[in-house]
Amino acid sequence: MAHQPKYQRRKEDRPQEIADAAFAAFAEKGYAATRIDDVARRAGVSKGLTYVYYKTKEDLFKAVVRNVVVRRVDALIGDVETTDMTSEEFIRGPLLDFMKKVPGSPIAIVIRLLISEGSRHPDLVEYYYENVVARGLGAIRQFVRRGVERGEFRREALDLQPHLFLAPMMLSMIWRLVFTHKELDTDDLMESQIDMLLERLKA
Amino acid sequence: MAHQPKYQRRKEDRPQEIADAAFAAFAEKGYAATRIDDVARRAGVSKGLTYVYYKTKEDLFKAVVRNVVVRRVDALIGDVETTDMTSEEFIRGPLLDFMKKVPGSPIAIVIRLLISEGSRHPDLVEYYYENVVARGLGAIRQFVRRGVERGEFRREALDLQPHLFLAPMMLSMIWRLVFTHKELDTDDLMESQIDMLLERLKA
DNA sequence: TATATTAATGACTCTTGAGTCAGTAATTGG
DNA sequence: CCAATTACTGACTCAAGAGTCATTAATATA
Repeated sequence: MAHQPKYQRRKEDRPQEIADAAFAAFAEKGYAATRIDDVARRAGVSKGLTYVYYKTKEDLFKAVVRNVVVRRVDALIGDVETTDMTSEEFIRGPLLDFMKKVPGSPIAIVIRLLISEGSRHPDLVEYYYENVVARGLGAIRQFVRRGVERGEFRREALDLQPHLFLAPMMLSMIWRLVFTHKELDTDDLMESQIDMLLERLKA
Repeated sequence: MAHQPKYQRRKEDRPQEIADAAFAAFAEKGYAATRIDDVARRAGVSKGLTYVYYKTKEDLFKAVVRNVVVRRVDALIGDVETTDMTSEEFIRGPLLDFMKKVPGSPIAIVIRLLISEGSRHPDLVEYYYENVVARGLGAIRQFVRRGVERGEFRREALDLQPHLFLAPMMLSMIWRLVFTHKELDTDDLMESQIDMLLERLKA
């Protein structure tokens, strides 16, 4: 009878697998309530192994956040720069779609982690700000500017804070995180906001 | 030489004092990272005494949330019902003021706690929803309806989701909680939103 | 002032979970 | 096929913190 090995060595894949497991665990329980043992079990490895790849629990946490973020943001922002739609088309199309997706996506989870644990990880907050928030807001601002140059938007559009685009998305995210089962037509919220903003912006 | 007593018995005040101390601790560190010993020291009592008045750490947490919330919401909503201002005056006055204050107030702290720990305390979330969120949204809706009846607002105003009033407040709150030191003119955000909404609502 | 009552203390237990490391077994290379 | 290497395991240590309770001392009462 052939010998059934207890485990396979998979040096390359382990870190990613552990990070994925950790993300799932953090998402469910938050940072403090997550046990390394738990993460290990989810990843199908021993507790000891997680410590081979991540020196401390905090290291693991940081890796998770960087990971989830990096894998998504680039694609999203790339769109803005390459489109040839009119500004209104783009805003009502891809931008609105993106906003609708965020509250149900892993980004929401990461944001919850930042809200709860951020003050104890300032470098992580900084990283997130630079790589997500600043770039995201920059892209919107850039896009509005383009609209003005093309004559689609009024000059005053430049004064508008890009945060206003994101406000209902933010509220929807928090709503879903906290009041999981309470109904709220979050899509409608975002559509109304876009309507109002375009009315303001258009020439 | 007169005897200096070690402590005074203050049965009446202790629970409130302990709850206040706990609020301060939770606000700084979050639920999980707060030590009961810490709470006790802040309140100037022994660890054992906190267990006399609150059976578990979770009990204490719930008391804190209820406490902070209850003491504030009633006053805020009372205003809406008794004012004789025109709708626009009220919205640009007391309502806007309120919105500007929230992100820097203890309410923000409570909301952070709900975001991080809420999923493990469903009854608390429920309580908060009923006593704060539902009542708050109800008050806004009620107010808009009054505006329509008085002919200040268009009929379509009734379709508007009251959440839109609160969205920039929400974003400002989160912003301040996470990016403590990054500049953002949150007052301007809320003013712009109110401008846009009034433009929509007005007859 | 003496006694009863109980508010308050703080040293204790007991559990949990982060981090370690000596040993084991899968793989690699000769 | 037999070392040599090293990815991986899991039992261990150690610290921290939630919750307990026997004891102490402030107050009330007679």
